[in-house]
Amino acid sequence: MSTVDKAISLLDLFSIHAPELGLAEIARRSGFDKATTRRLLLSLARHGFVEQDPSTRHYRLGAGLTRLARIREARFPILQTALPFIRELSVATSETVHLAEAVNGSLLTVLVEHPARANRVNVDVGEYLPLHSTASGIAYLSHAREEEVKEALGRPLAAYTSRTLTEPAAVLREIEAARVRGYSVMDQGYEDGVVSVAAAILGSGGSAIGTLAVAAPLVRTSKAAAAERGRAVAAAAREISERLSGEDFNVLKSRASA
Amino acid sequence: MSTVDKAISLLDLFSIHAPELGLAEIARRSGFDKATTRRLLLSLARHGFVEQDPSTRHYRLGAGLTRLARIREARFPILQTALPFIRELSVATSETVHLAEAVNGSLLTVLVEHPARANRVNVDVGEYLPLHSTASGIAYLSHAREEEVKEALGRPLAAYTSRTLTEPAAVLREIEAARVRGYSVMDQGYEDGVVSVAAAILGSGGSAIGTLAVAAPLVRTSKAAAAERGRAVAAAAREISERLSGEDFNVLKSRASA
DNA sequence: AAATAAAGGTTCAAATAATGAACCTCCGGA
DNA sequence: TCCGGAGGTTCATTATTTGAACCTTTATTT
Repeated sequence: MSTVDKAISLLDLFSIHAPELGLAEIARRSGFDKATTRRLLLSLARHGFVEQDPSTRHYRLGAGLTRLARIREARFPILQTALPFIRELSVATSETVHLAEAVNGSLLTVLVEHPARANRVNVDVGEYLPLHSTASGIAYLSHAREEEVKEALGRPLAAYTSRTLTEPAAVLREIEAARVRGYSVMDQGYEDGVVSVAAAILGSGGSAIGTLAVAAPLVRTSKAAAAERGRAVAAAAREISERLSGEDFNVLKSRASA
Repeated sequence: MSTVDKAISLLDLFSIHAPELGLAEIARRSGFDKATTRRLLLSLARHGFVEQDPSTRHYRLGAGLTRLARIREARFPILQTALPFIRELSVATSETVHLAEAVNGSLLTVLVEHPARANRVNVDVGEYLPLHSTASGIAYLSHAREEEVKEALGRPLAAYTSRTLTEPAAVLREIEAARVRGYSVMDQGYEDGVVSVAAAILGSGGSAIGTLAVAAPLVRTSKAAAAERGRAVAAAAREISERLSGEDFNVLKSRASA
């Protein structure tokens, strides 16, 4: 593990639920020596990736990240493009809508819109989504390069619930079904009592660069409701893909095989 | 310079104007060896801080940054809080409005709203603002800790235009005037033909954590127009400060001296 | 179609930077 | 006042980083 990896892995300790951490805690969680941890934090702080609260001396993520994220957004405006659609979907379905981006063959939740109701599915920004057991993952794989699919299904597939598909062949059938249908459906594959639908957002190369998903409690999800959400999410994903690339969705899809 | 610093400094090579760079170019600009540069980029890519375009092989900033930036935003919602005010100010003034955050005693532009007119001031997201020669910088220093002011004015002050104040005493007078007035005014101190007004956003500790500014061409900036923008920007900054900390602005201000 | 140039990528002995046990100080309970 | 735990620092030991030289691919020129 390189020093750089160690430094960045410290950033991964921060989350929505643990936004501020002390030196001792960071050292404990990372497993690095206190001196090492501090030196890494100082490097990160020098670039605004973390900042230290002057009174508590705890560390938190810094504004330098915001700066870089916005530079990325300026060229790759996934968030801005998707935001109105996410809002609209959330209002139309009254369910949780979330956007994930592909990073290194993983899916990363970058934006979540929760409906204003008590019984809803909660998804956290910053969460990684397993590819084989979430609607988002299946939608992603249905438009990923062949070798990415192989790699994702090549390793042991964790069973999150009793319904999680852990057989590569079964997952492949879901992927194929999603490709034909235009959206994926995951019935309690990641969490009991949660049914999600998702569709892939395609980049100019024709393969998936992210996914859009609607997650709802089982009790509100009839077959018909799932199908309706599926169509809505697919339509939104198509529109987002076209706005991002400036090209027709069918042209994008055809490019993947080339 | 630690390895971590080197890796992060690579990220700083990317900007709005150079969002994608090849390996050779990154090596050239950073001054690191090609092999070193590549190893660092691989580490960054492993965490989604950069990604490589499969076709051009060029590197660009990655979605992992977005993830961390959003985790920060969840705890420190400066952007979300400020966004509506920035929009409103931009519409009301028909001029460029920008938000900067304090990072390591520097000011970093994190959000810009440009008006829809031909002759306007352009500010780039990701730009660092000098403290002694911009309205934002003066506004920031007018609510910074004494030692920060000393450090900012202790080094040689660059003259960006013939009107830039390069005498610490003169800058201090501006800082004092801004503190009394509630906003700062910078008449062509950073760029000829540009007049800006700015106000500080205060954190719960009572000192400035960022600034809000309106930048306009000289030709549209009468004394009266500047004063009006100044009052507007000060009112917005006050409101943003109160929403962020949940405390009264005067209470916040008084806390600084404590 | 051969030649050239420039980019991306890889290797391994030499050089340099990272490591962590031990130490210090400060703070809030008991 | 003593204690435990926090943040922070030091420096000989240790492990990682470095870069010149090399290969491969791709685009451009002759």
